[in-house]
Order: sequence, then structure tokens, then C-alpha cells
Amino acid sequence: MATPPLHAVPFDLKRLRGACSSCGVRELCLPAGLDLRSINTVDRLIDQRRVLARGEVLFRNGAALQSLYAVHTGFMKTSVPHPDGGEQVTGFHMPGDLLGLDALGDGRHLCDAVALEGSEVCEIPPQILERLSHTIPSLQHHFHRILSREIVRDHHMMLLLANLRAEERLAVFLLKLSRRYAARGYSPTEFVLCMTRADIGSYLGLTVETVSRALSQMRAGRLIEVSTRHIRIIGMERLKSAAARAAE
Amino acid sequence: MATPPLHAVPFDLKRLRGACSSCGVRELCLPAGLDLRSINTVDRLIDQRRVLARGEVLFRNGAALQSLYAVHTGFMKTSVPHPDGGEQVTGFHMPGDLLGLDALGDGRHLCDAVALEGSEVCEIPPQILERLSHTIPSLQHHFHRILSREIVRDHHMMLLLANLRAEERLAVFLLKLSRRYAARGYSPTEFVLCMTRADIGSYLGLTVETVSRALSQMRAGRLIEVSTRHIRIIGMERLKSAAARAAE
DNA sequence: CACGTGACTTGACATGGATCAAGCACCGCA
DNA sequence: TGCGGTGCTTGATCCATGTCAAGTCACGTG
Repeated sequence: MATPPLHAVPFDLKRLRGACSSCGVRELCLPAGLDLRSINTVDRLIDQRRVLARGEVLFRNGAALQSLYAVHTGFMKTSVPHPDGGEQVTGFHMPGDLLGLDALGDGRHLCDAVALEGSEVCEIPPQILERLSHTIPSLQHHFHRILSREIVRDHHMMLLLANLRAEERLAVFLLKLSRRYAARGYSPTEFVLCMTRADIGSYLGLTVETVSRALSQMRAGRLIEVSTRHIRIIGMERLKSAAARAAE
Repeated sequence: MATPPLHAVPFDLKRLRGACSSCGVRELCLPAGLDLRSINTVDRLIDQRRVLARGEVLFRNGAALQSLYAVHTGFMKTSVPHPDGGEQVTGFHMPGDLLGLDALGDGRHLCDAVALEGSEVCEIPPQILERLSHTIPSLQHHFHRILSREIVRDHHMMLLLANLRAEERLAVFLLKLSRRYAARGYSPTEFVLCMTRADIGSYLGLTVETVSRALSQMRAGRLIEVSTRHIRIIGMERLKSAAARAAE
């Protein structure tokens, strides 16, 4: 469990940049917006990668913050354990997303992060990130944008949980997934859900049964085709109007 | 609407520090943790104050980000407008809290901020904050902690909205208020609500009627005494156990 | 001081989703 | 290829909270 001292951790920003541009969405990735000069001025940095098998835990609630993680490939979920044994899913994470931001507050992770399929993440020790930010203002600025967007996303989620009904929540959920897949170059109308109905239910504040029923209803209304994990959106407009009460 | 160029905005970190220590909770404030040397090295900075009357709007959804705001005195709420006319309250803010973080993402505010009573805020232009962070690492670190804690708070809120029943939500809400008042040197057991039942309901994902009923029920159970806006907690332990299903 | 308006409370009723229960489908593994 | 377990679906019932409605209270204004 011993971690090497920070200065001993090798880091190659070029490679990180390369990694992120390869995920298709430069904007989502940390070093986006850096000019080559900035990259060249910093040389020895991070290049810790970590490969996770399906079901493997990246970090747990309570663990000391070692590193932030940028999802490179795969699909992750984060959840906070519920006192009475259950859990509340707080997010699903795709390539380009950053994990562990909740631990900057007091140096301990407050949620669990688990891979929902084979995944690879880049480790980004926060000390190095902060040190880098001193010399590369655009990196600092970009990091603030990422944190801010996370806050906005959470507010959007609060709005959803406070105001929308089951089918509306599902519709928003599917549309958001659709857009995120599209942004990464995948089909916006056909994809495979990596998470169980229980995960979806927890995330959306619904029971498994309600999730299942809502999906069936959307199938009946010819908004989507579903076969267990496989989703195809066949009525995008109807789906959007089913999500109408959401902010977009 | 023209704003003066940034370098023309005067700023006195000492005064800001003084302002914040006067609010009783140094940790919550931005310059907490700065050593005097850091303060002295930076001299001409911000000291824009703004006084708000009850009901006055500080910024609106869609407005360009001019400044972040630290609440100095008073009580504010933030909300995101709902497409169909209503609004979703996203937070209540007391002295020491920072407002406008959601606008760092793309330079536009995504929520409205309104004073619920006469209030005073410090303006903190984000460019100045970022510039300062280059020279004062502890400020940068502290700012990250603030952003991170906001994310954690939002996750906690999501958990509340997804899992708790009306009375549990109210109990958590009152306990959180109680702690925040206590942290600022006010009574944890007796305080005046600055917001309407509608605000509370929106924040907690409940209707006005349900909020009212839940409060009445808590009065009947001798957890609290209520007379409209005036609250006194007379059964702290019972209140805590009413909030039991929440993470704390 | 009286009035009017917005905030709050309480009651009756309707309903969406939770809960309980049963059975099916799929997948990893022997 | 068959077995067991987990995940998913569907149905029946119940309950918490939303909705509608009526009435009271508090407060600012003329």
C-alpha cells in the first residue's frame, strides 16, 4: 500500500495529452487547451495508468486521497454507501471524465468508485496538478471549469430528483447517455447499458421495478426498443418531449 | 453595464481577511489559511462590496460571470428557473459561503441569486482569484477544497432527495441549518427561517402543504416548536433520530 | 385602524410509485 | 448441456405525498 514519494512519480504530459485526444473528446480531458510550449516546459510528470477489471474497485469511501483519476477507457460508477447497507449511485463515468473530485475537500474519498466494465484510468496526483497549475494558468483555469461543471451537473440532478416523475427521469437519463456517447463518437441512438437496473434506480431515486416498468412503457409508446441491456432509440423526438419538464 | 478593467479594481486582502474573520468562521472563508507574508506580498486587489436589500437579485441565470461573491452578512438563496415558470432552489447561503461557482464552467451564471434579507457580499473577480493562486499556493488549494465541498454537499442532497421521506428531509434540513448557525456563533436550537415554505419545499422536493404538515407533525411529536418562521428545537435527539436514514 | 394580499395551515381525495410476490431470462460455471 | 444464481419483468396492493379546496394568519399599506 506504500506509495512512492511524489517527486518519484514519472509523468509525461505529452503522453497524457495523447491519451486524451485519443478518447475523442479533447475538451473533457484535463490538458485540453494547453499549447505545445506549456507542454514542453513541463516534462517529468505523471504517467501512472491503472487497469481495472469489471467489478474492480478503484477507491472506497473513507480511503485517503492518493490521486484523481481520468477515465481513459471503459465505464465506471461512483456511489456513496448508505448507512443501512445500500448505496446511492452518484454518477456514471465515461472516457474523459474525472473521478475523485469529492476528496479534494478533506483528503478522503467520500464515495466508492467501481468499474462496470474493463476500464483503464490515468492517475493524476492532486499535488502535481496544483503544482502544474502555478506554471500553466490555462491548466488551472480548465480544472476550475471541470469542477464547476460537476457542480452544475449535480444541480441538474437535484432538479431531476425533486421535480420529475419516473418516466421523465428515465427519458432524461437516456438522452444524457445518448449525448455523451455521441460526443465520444458512438451512436447516439443505439447503445448498451453497462449498469444494472438497480444502479439506474439508485441514481434516479426509483426502485428497480419502477425502472423496469418505465422502460416497458417507453417501449410500448415506441420511444425505444429494449432488450435487457441493449437500447435503441427509435423516437428521439418523442423521447425528448417525454423529458420535457427537464431544463433541456 | 460596462465594468472597469480588472487591474483598475482595488482589492485589499487584509481587509477581506478581516471581513471574513469577523463572520466567525474563518475556515469557510476564502483567505483562511493564508500566512501574513502571503497577504503582504499581494496588496492592490479587490474590495468591492455590494449591499443588497431583501428580495434584491445579485445575479440572474444567463448573466455573464462578472464576479464570485462571498456572503459577508445576511442570507441568500440560489435557484435555477424551471421551464414552466417555477424554480428549483439549489441552496441557501450564509456568511462565509461562496456564490457563483456554477458560472466558472462557461462564464455564464446558471442560477439566480437573491437576498432573503438585507445582505452584504464581497465581490471576487475570478481572474484575480486565479492570478492570486499562482503566487499563493495555499489560496489555490483552499479554493479547490471549497469547490470540492460544494460537490460533496450536492451529492448529499441527491441522496436526501432520492431516499428520504418528507419528515426525514425536513429533519435533515433543520439539523443542517442548526449546525450552520452554531458554526457562526448563533444558537443551534432557536432561529428564524429566512425563507418561505415554498422555498423549503422546492429545495427539498416537496410541496408547500407537505412541508407544513411535516412541521406540524414534528411539533406534535415535540421535536420542535414552530410559529411560522420562528423555530425552536426542543428535542435534538429525537430530531436526529428522525433524520436517521441520512448519512449523518 | 381597516383592508388586502401573500403566506401558511388543515382537510378530503387522487395517484404515482413503493412494496410484496411470483415467475422468467440470461449467463457463468460445472 | 444442465444447473444455480442474479438480474429483470409483471401483477396486486398499499401508502406517502401530490392535488384541490377552504379557511386562517401575518404583515405592509393606505
